[in-house]
Amino acid sequence: MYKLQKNKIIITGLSDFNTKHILECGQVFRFKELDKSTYSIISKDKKALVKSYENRVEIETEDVEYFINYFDLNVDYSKIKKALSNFAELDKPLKFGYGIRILKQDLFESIISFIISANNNIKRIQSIIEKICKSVGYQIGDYYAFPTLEQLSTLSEQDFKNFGAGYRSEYLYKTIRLLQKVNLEELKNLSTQELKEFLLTLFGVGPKVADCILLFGCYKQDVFPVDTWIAKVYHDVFGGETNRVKISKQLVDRYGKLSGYAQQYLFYSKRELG
DNA sequence: GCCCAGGGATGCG
DNA sequence: CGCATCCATGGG
Repeated sequence: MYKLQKNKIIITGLSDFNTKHILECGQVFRFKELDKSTYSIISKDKKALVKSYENRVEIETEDVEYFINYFDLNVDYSKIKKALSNFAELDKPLKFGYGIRILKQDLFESIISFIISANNNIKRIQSIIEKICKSVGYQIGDYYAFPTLEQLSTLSEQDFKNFGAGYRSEYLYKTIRLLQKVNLEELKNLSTQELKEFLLTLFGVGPKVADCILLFGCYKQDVFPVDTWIAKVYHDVFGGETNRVKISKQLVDRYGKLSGYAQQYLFYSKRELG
């Protein structure tokens, strides 16, 4: 539930919108907690301030339409959570991570960001991405836009190493060259499986990173990214299987179209609560 | 010093 | 196909 004012989205119904849970649940990296009640979030070349009050959240931005879509505000998450509550293993994760929403992020930004995320931790991922943005992204007021493909193409493998990307620097350099040959907007029309096959041809994109890109950058819900935390959850709840690709298939079979949502609740609560 | 982080590429059988 | 090994970097 939301209403609009000039340069402002006002959200009531806070059980379906919790800024901390949305931004800190591991799906996005370009956010900052400015104080207890204020976060900044940058997506592509756009920025928003998200302010929490007792009975509402206000999103202040120059591009209201963009952030209505970005925060998925036209989807009723109470229905999603009700459907998820049929699974006993989601009881605690749903209570803990209430107010999570899956952000509709930019595809190109998601590809680059999740290549960096591989075998890495969120603090370092944020630091590397910020350095890349600052180096070649457009400066807009007090922040830097996520670079365009053309801007990233000017960076060398050594540049990425200097930003701390380590061995992922080669993946980034090579994938950026591959992306110069395709039209990402056209690819969005492909089925989940076809899109995944394409993503797997990119350097530094394996099954898990591809699933993250599909979920966060292509709005595909029938995927289940399995990282170290989800592997731990699976071991606790189901046990047996250790092959992450097989675990992912089993969990997609279990949750179907709700897989992406279920995954995010399980990931967040496991990482925060252990 | 070790282990771990939103894993992937490579090589070997 | 499955599996082992290697890969930068910083924090605990």
